[in-house]
Amino acid sequence: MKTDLNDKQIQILEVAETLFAEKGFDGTSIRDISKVAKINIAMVSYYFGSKDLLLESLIKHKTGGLKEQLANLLEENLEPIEKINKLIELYINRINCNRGIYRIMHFEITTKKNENIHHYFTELKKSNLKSLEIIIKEGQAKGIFRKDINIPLITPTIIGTFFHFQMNKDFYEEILGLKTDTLYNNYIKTDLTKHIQQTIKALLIYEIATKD
Amino acid sequence: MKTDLNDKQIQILEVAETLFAEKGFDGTSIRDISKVAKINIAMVSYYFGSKDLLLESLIKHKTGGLKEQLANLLEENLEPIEKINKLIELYINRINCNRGIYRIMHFEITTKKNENIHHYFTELKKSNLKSLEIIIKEGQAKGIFRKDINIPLITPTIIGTFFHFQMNKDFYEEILGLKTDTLYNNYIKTDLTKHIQQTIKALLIYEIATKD
DNA sequence: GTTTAATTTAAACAGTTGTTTAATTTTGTT
DNA sequence: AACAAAATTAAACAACTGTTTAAATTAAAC
Repeated sequence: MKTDLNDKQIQILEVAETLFAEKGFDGTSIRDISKVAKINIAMVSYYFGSKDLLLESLIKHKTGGLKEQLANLLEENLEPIEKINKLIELYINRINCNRGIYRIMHFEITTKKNENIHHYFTELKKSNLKSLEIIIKEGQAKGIFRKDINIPLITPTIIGTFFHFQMNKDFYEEILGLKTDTLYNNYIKTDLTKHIQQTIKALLIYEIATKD
Repeated sequence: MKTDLNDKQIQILEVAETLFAEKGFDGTSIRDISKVAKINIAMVSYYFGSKDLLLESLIKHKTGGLKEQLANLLEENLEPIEKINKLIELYINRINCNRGIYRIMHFEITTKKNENIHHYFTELKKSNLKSLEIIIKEGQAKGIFRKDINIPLITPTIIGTFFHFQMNKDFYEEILGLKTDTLYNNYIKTDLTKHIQQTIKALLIYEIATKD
């Protein structure tokens, strides 16, 4: 969409991402960012206009390309369940790589009343949901997936599970004995990803006897 | 644990909860709280010591009794799967009733480095996990649940799903057509709760064929 | 080399922040 | 009524907030 960001701007965004993730948007001052990025405090206003617009730029920069990635996935020649698995991997990888910014996004978006960002996100979520819908309906047409799936609730289970794990990183590091970053990231790539994939698969495929 | 809170203190906590949920901890000033609660700004320090200690009091006040509630559930004469369903309802009800404070908790706890709160939470989570473990092992002993369940990842799926839904309240209100608060809360009580219960049930009961 | 534009700087700005102070009012006890 | 303790107040505090300004420096264009 917008790639008119020079090296300096990207460098600032990177520092901002780290600090926002660490201390929150309101908990991070422009002076904090300036100090770490080794720039003058006026540069943020100079390049982005304001702190709010800096967040806006950061979000757009970090979510850019997601729509296209999903579109490509839809075109791949894979079984529906494989597409779901790939979609889960894609989400996890996205969120995991963009350390913390997704957490900020989810939190700030609900508290701040920035119409711009709010609208941008609604459209992004709608687009993502539509992609998921296409895959699931494909699986239903092939007779693989159950017909009575509440599609909009699939995403909360995928992303929510991963988020809750990330939000409680310290806790899970402790009880699962993931002492190094490598161990932690490996656990996400293997066990956690598998857990989410199995969860969604069970939900999509197996008949569930509903009581009364 | 600590019930030495007078009416005034509870009133302040209630206002703080609302505002923290609305604008975040850092986004809410003591003056904001004072204005809404119609008290002098010095009263917060007078009653709680500091803004940080106010948050601490709020969290302890709001999470109090959860441990006991879970302990009671364990003692009930129910089938394991029914206990799981009740546990899910209990979590959803807890989080849903204490509007917003759980969101603050999750977010602030990861950003703020308050040793006190951090330790309090770790113990709470460990206790909750132990309760869940007991129920699941009960179900496994009865031959109802699968043996290869990654128990620590069950909670992220339960709470994470609900959280993600709550965090994106506006979005789901729109796409699901939940125009009033009543409709929204009803959806949580029925569809969303059922979705989570079905998800966990599928995960606990059905055999999943693993590829390669 | 001169001129124009882009970048970077230090300083100041007007508000806001959490917290403390010391004086005042209210409440409870005798 | 007299006293002590608790509650409440307005004011001040130093530090920090996002943003702007106008001058200084660097880079680009000619």
